[in-house]
Amino acid sequence: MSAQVPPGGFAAPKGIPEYVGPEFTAVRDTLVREADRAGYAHIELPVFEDTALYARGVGESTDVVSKEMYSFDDRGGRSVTLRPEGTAGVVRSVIEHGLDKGGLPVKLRYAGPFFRYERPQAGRFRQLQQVGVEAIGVDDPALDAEVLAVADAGFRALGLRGYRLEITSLGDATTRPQYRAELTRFLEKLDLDEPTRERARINPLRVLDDKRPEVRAQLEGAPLMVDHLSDEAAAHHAAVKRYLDDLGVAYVENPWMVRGLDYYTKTTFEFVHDGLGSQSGIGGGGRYDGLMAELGGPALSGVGFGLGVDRALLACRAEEAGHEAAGRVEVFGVPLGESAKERLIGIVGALRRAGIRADLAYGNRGLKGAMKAADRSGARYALVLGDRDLEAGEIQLKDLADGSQTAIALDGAAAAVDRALSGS
RNA sequence: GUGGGUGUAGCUCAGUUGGCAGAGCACUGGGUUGUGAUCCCAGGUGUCGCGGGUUCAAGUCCCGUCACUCACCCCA
Repeated sequence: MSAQVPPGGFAAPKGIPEYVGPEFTAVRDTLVREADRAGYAHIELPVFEDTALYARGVGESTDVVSKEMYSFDDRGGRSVTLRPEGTAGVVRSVIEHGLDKGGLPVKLRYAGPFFRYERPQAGRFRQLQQVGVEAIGVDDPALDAEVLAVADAGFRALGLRGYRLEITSLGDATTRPQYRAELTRFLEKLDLDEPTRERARINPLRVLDDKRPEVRAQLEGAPLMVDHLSDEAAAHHAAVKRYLDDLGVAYVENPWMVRGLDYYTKTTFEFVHDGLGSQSGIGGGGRYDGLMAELGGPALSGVGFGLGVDRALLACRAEEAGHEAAGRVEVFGVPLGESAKERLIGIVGALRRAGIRADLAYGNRGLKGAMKAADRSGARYALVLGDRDLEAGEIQLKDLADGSQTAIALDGAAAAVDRALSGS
């Protein structure tokens, strides 16, 4: 087998966005920062896991597991899967390393790529980027509210305004089976197409958020989970809402909301943005009180979210929010001739050692071209050095914003530039 | 997995009933080896997504295929 360059050249695998420049990391790091502020510790996890972890944790019947996973056998014959979501891996790690043996709750946050084999679309990718948090081991509605507040703070820190937080409660194991049976009886009487009937058989809840008007009309009067909560789940839900008010986090209740992952219980939520087209969810999550036990650990509760970094970035673009392009560097060197180049290389090195972002016109370009490069770099100052300056023992410090230029001593030039940058 | 739309220069796109492949922007150099956003000049070897067909002649018409894209579905 001899590998060839394909016609048209190599391309990234289907459905994978690539980000060049500071925009992506700025969005991701802003979301992460709010989790850090609330005391969530970073956890770095494997990008692939035992396939069974997701089958058991996320649920065999979910679309994510049944048709969207990147699964393959490794060379040792083990079935592994590129992670489609973050919670199962975090919970596995907590159980495996006994992280729950210390102080509770265990508060962790993560960021990185996830993988789902789906047809790409606006805001939907096969490699998607998420920032997430998990709070495990304390069953307190105040933790649900904290998790929601962290996500909301992240979006607000990005400058986003055109989104809303929708919440509901999916109840708990004590009343969900009865509710499910009642909903199934309701759905059986409706006039639905075969794919939808199939969905109703697999997970009747999922039919509730069908977008088609003809289906929505029939759903009028459908039994809702929020009306069938156990006393405990109802009290929990009411408490979450009170704490959200205390935190100043705005929300709307959406009793038709459904989650596609099986582990959710009680509080579930979604952040919805209106400027993104069809894939409008920029974040989602909820409580998962049975998951620790389901994966072989102690019966501890948990709550968390996943935020879509790709979609948050699209939302920023849609709102034209924030991220004014800060310059790549602060200082740009313009050498005229070889001896000036050697001297400037040293000065740029000294600037970098002093923590100043600095670059240089490479390629022995003409003065005009080098100045153009300086302009494009976004630098505050250009340092112009030629034979004339070398003889005079000076270097020209040019303020690129107002065009003014002053000669400074060549010796100690880096320190002088440092002072110029910090002095204004 | 199912539909619709689109594939022409690095980017955004024109390209008429089939008749020499274009514009703007960007980029590089020069006008001005001592000054960047303006101005002027110069600079394009594009598998016209790919493969086949029709034709004297195909970017244009036909068939196939791939990619991208939007929507269904699903979810971050």
